Amino acid sequence: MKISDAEWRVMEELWKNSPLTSSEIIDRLKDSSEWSPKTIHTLINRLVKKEVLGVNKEGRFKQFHPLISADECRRQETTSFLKKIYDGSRQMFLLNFIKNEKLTEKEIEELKEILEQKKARD
Amino acid sequence: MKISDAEWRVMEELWKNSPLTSSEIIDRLKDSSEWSPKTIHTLINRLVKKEVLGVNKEGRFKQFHPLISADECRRQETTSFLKKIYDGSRQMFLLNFIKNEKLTEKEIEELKEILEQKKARD
DNA sequence: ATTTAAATACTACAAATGTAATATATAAAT
DNA sequence: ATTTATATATTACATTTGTAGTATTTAAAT
Repeated sequence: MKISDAEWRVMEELWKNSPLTSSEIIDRLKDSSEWSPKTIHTLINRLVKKEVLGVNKEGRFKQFHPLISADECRRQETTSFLKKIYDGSRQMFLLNFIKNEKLTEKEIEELKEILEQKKARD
Repeated sequence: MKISDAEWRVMEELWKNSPLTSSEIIDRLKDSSEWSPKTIHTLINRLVKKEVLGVNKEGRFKQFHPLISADECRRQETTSFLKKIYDGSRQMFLLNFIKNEKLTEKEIEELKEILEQKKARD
């Protein structure tokens, strides 16, 4: 199920820290967003309907928690992004990405290091 | 301006080959899509309205051509993707991506090569 | 017990998107 | 010149998304 841009912001708070009540979520989004609490409620409800958030009635309050891990979601988004933009070609994407990115020497070394490890492992 | 998923498919044909008339576009999308010609017309018109496609009346037919390069669009999409999914962190994204992708030894070597060149150049 | 404040539920509405149908203009064929 | 086929224009309609408002329930305070 697709998570919209606005909904993603809500998920991020819950991936950072969960479970949370709606008030807590609203609180954490106060600085980084301009949304009215009502808007955030709507987003939360949609996420519940989409079954990416679970609910627990803890006392009189509802608490929400992710039903999908951030990693899993990122993987899915990355896949559909690649399919749309690079026709699924990871290779082409990587070439383009790296070509366009400004990377420091240190970052480059780190990446090479990771690639090395990867080669060793698989 | 945002290019939707469906619209992107149309753009791809025109990036591959342009200018094209609507019939030509429809033709090229016949195999890879289930869209009615009407649907494709709608997409083309929306892209013109969004000013990412230009029109030329060549005789009695309209011909369409991209007003933005594929590269430029990919860059923009990549940026907003990264902002949404990885909070704009290219580094985090690359690490994750490389970790998750299955890469052949050859691909790994190629990537290292590219990183090398990059280091040399900048 | 009543008021009040917060939580939850329900409803709203415009823009974007996916997916087309209908109507009109115009060129090609007869 | 009239018919026909194709191109173009206009309109349609459900779903998703962004962005809330209103109504109701319920717990806390008095």
